[in-house]
Formats: sequence, C-alpha cells, structure tokens
Amino acid sequence: MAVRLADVARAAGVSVPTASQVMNGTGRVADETRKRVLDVAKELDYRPNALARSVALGRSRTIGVLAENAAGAFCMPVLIGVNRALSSQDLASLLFDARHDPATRRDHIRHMLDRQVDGIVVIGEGPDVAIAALEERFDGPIVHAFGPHDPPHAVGVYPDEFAGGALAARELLAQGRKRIAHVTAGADLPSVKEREAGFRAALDEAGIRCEVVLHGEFTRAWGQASAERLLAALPDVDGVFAGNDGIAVGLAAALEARGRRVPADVAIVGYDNVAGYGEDTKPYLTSVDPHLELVGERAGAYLLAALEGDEGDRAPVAPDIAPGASTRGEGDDRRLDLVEALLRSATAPPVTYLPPAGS
Amino acid sequence: MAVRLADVARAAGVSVPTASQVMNGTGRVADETRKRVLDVAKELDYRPNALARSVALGRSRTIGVLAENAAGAFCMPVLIGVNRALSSQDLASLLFDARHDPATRRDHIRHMLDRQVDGIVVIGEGPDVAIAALEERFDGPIVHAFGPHDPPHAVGVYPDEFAGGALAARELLAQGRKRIAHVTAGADLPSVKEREAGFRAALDEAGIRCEVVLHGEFTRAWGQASAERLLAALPDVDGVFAGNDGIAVGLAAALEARGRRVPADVAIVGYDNVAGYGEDTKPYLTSVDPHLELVGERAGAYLLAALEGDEGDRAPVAPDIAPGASTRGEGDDRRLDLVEALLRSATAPPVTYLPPAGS
DNA sequence: TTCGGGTGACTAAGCGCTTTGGCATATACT
DNA sequence: AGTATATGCCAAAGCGCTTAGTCACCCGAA
Repeated sequence: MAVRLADVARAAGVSVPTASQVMNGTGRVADETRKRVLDVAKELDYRPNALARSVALGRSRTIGVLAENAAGAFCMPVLIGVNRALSSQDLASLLFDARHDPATRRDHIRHMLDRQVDGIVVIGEGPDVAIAALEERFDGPIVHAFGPHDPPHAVGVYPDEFAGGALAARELLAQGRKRIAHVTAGADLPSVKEREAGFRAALDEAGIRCEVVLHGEFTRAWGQASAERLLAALPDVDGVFAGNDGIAVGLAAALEARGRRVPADVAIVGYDNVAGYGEDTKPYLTSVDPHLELVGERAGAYLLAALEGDEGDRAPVAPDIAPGASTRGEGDDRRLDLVEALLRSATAPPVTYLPPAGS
Repeated sequence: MAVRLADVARAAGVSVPTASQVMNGTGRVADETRKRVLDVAKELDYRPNALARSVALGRSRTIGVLAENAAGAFCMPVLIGVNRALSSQDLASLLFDARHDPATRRDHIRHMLDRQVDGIVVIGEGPDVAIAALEERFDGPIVHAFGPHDPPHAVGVYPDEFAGGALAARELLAQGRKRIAHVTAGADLPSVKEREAGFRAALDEAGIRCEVVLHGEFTRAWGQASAERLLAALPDVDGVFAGNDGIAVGLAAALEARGRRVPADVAIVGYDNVAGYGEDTKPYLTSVDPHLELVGERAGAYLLAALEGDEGDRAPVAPDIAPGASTRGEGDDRRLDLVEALLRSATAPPVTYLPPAGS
C-alpha cells in the first residue's frame, strides 16, 4: 500500500527514529545520512501519515470551523479567508454548519473536539460555543470571526464597523452632500450602533450633522418603506447612508419612484458590498466593503499565532469603499435608471470553458 | 487532561481491550460488565479519541472536499448538502479551495490524502483530480458534485439539465405561450445542450416549436444584447427560456425598455434560481432551481454508500420550478425585484459544469 | 470423576509515528 | 596514552486505540 516511514528507513539503511528525525529536521543526523534519507524519501515519494503523527504529537494540525449559518451570504467569504490562512501553514479545517440550531451546534462542537481539533473558528453567532467547548475540557484557542464572542474564553476578529460608518460619511461628504440621513436596522444591534457612531463622528469632523436616523431592519422592504418617512422628515435630503445593501437598493428604488434621481438628487451608500463579492463588475451601488475574506484570514492567522503561543493580531479589519453609480454617477448627466445603470455595468467576462476530452 | 479509554477501564475494573469492546459493541462481554463500563464511561464523560481510532482502524472517517472555486455562487449550496449527508453519519469534511489553480489543486489533493481521507468530493471543475489522486495511490471513492468527472476513476452527481429545460418549457406552455425562443450560452457547453434538448423535447410533446435559439454567453450583458436580435427574428415572441438568470434579467430589462411588458407580453424563465437561494424573497424571476443542495447531499450519500462497499444512487437530481413574476405576473414590487435580481446576478458566475453525459 | 464446550475476561501484538536516553565511535585536549 | 567532549545513530518507550489469540473458569454430559 502506501509508503511508510519504515520503508524509507529500511531503504536508506537507517532506523525509523533516524528517518523520523531527518523528516522533522530534529535531532543530530550526519549531513550525509540526512541527504541519503531525503533522497530515498523523495525516490519512494514518501508521504507521512498525518493521522499517526497527530496521535504521537497530541496535536492534529486541524481546526474546527463552526458556521452558524453556512447558507448566509456572509459565511463563505469568511470561510475562504480562514482557509487561506490555515492552508499556508498546512493546517486543515473541518467544517460544520450549526444551522442556527443549539442542539446541532452542540453536537458539532463535541464532534470536532472528539476529532482533537487544535482550535476553533466560529463564523457568525455561535452563542455559548466557548462555554460548551470548555465544558468538554477543550483548552485550545477559540476565535470568533464576524460574530459576537464570549470573553474571556474566546477572542473575536471583526470588521471595523466604526471605520465603515466613517467611510460612508466621507463618501457622501466627498460628493458635497450636506443634508444627510441614515437608514438602518434596529439600534439594539452592535453593528448598527458602531456604524452609526462612525458615521456621525466623521460627519462631525466636517461640521455636518446627520439630521435623520431611521431604524428598521436589514431588509430591502424596510429600505423601500423608509423612503416616505425619510422624505417627510427631510425633504431636501441629498445623501443617505443605508445600513446595508438591501436597505440601499430598496430605498434607491423607492426614491426614484418618487422622482428623486440617484445620485443626482440623493446619493446613497450601502454596506456589505454583496454585489461586489466574487466578480469584477462596476456596480450600481456604492457600498462599504467590510472585507470579510480578510476577517476570515485574520481570524485564521490569530489562531495560528495562538497555537504557537503568541498573542495574535485581533485589530478590527479596516473596510474599504466600493464605488458605484449611486454616489458617483456616470460621466453624463442623464437620469440614472436603476436597471439601465445595472445593465451598463455588465462587464462579466465571456465563458471560456472547454469540456475535458473523453468525459 | 482528557479522559482516556484506559481511565474508563481502570475505573470499571476491566482491561482496556474489554472496555474497547464495550464501546464498539464487539466481542463477547457479560451484560453486567458491559453495563458497568458504559456507566463509568458516561460518568467520566468519556470521549473517544477519533484520531487514535483512525490510526488503528486505517480509516479516518473524514472526507476531503475540494472546491474548484469556493467563491462562486454554486459552491456553497453543494457544500452544505455534502456536509449534511456526511454529518448524518459522523463523518467530517476537510475543505480545500483550489481557486482554479492547478498547482494549488494538486497541493490540496496531496494534503488531503496525507490526512488519510476516506473519500473525496469535488465541487466544480476539478480536472484531473481523479488522476492525481490515483498517482498518489489513493484508492478511495471520488465523486464529483456539479462538475465534470473522469470516468472510470470517479463518478459524478449532477443536476438533471434535461429535466430543467423541460420544466422551463412546461412553465411557458402552462402560461399559454406559443411563440417561443431560447436565449442561452455557447452551444459547446454540455449544460447548454442538455437544457436546450430538454426544452425542445417538452415543447415537441405539446406540438409547439422553439422558433429561435440565440447562443451567446452566460451574462447579463448578453441577455440584454440579445433582445434586439430576438425581436428582429421573432417580433411576436411571447415566451423565452433564458439559459441562466443573468441572461434572463438582462433580457427582461431590455425587453421592458423596448416596450414589451414582462410577463404580459413576454414571459421569461431563467435558470439556477440564484435569487431564491439563501433568503426568502418574493422573486421577480421565474427560474429553474437545480437543487444544488440536493446535488451535494446526493454526492455525499453516494460517497457514504461507496465507503460501505455499496453502489450508491447517482441519478441526476431533479430540478424544480421556482415561480416568480416573470411568468406568472402580479406584484407591485416587480420592478424593484428586477433591480434586486440584477444586483444579485452581478455576482453569478457562469455555469461551467458537465451534465451527466451518459456517464 | 473427567472431559468437552461455552463464556468472559485477559495478554500480546500492532497501527505509524515521535521523543528520550544511552551507547558506541570519532575528535580534541593534557 | 588517557581523559574529556562531541557526534551520530539506535533501542526502547510511548501516544490511544483495535484486533487476534489465549486462558481460566464453570457448566452439564458421559
């Protein structure tokens, strides 16, 4: 079957421990011997059995990733980032999806601990993960990416919501907007609070007030519904920071329906940059991109550091602005039809797929 | 530290092998002893070390999932399905993302084989995965979910594209449409061929012809551009099957811009149901939903069966129609939904997989 | 009373790897 | 020459678990 370390040792005329030391670069081995072993290993294409190694070492070089809701739009980018960080160090990740279910979540936690994961990344909510893990006598690091954590048992890596709010403000300010509003979700959500605080802070710096804040929910329907209230409260509004892209799109459409041109009359900044993820397009919506991949990558990197005993970097991840037509318009002055704008932005590359021969 | 089987054995006053047999339900153990061991195990909250077990057994109860492009819209649903199937049997999955890079892909294959995966699921392209795995002396099952495979080394589980095309046809027929067209991507793509064949077959059954077929690419831009040609070729077109949702929304918008009302004048059916995935919305677009989660689940189930030595089910996965306003009308939100659909479709990558071409 | 068979536990060996400790041999020094 | 020191390798033990093989025991049958 597979090539074992014993095979290499035999072929190289050394003992198994010596071969082991060569493979790990530990212990004292003569250069000449080392080379011989390495040559033989390469010759035989020796591939160490990571499982056995893990048992001997007591470390699996595997981390568990627990997604609260894998189907959600925010999970994949974070997951990709986590994996990128891990694979750079030959770690692998076991993925579990809790599907918002406490029982499932607990099962998965037990399961990953049974598999001796060295650490845990939680993507999304994951309440009580740290507690549950502790109850199972888990003593590895736990890091939450993009979800609240339970200090002091776990740490978290998050997008910088405050900075994101500030970016949104600066985008509007850069377009010369003065009558500013914020349409967002419930004020009880920490991310909502942070974004709003950052938004206000950046406006303050410029000596401009946020005149209206409407709290609702993170849906397109709310964005649409908010338009009327917004116009009633601030008829000459010329810049809106929407709490997420759903709100932004709903609001934009509803404003257009009421005769306000976007961005000529009202500039709109969204949040999350969902449209921008995964492909290069010139989108309609200007949106704050929280760089979720980077959040995942940082979370993974933090875990790597923690496994080495170091204190990793868990600074919030700086967002970016993804410019779109909803604040910067187009070169010409003509009315921006939402659909037309979207269609104009269609720059998807052609399909260049060829089926493999003979399949 | 953790509780070992030895701890349980000692506390129960038996030897380790006896305890092992109790935990596995193997061997002959007196009922009284069995009960005592189990009680002690529960008492101590014994959790077997899956790693050590794997080494002893030579099976890791872990499967490797290799995504060709995790960031793509089609990956996550499949992945979720795979995981669902696996977790039902206490298997876990190691996730790797090849990112379209052959070198990365090969690295990941080696890596997962090093970790002694019992089987492999490939999501998306994954050319040569089977070959590479074989070269590494891998002898476990390999199943491709939603991507071409290399028979006879691997098997594939795919959405039923033919049936999907037929569904689209029946949706249009059910709405009484007679002047039918199909706007799709390049005829060299197997999925395009299958969908078209299914579409034509179902139309034939009703004695209706597909009068125009336009081949382009899987983009919104092509959908938009196709409108003019479509109207030139078939001015009184009243039903269109679009090859994917991107084409559908582009076409819908362009038709609306030319004064054709959707669906009053022209009904449109898309494919992939990207808008419907992951969130509850009242969609604009009627779309064929290929049930990618189910594809993943079936692929996982197939692997499970293969690991047991059985021949699993690899029949194509039947699609469904996800009804929307573009064929069945209704909804003041229609235009708004179109906007959203466009936003979403901005992230939809082209379909690049092979249908079950008799494999 | 002895023998065969069934029962229920155990000892031994093995999975593939790692680490510790010790023993030769070679080199350096008085 | 004889002691110290360094070098290179290996035997042994260990990780936590599993399986195969063995053995003591108790029973009923002859």
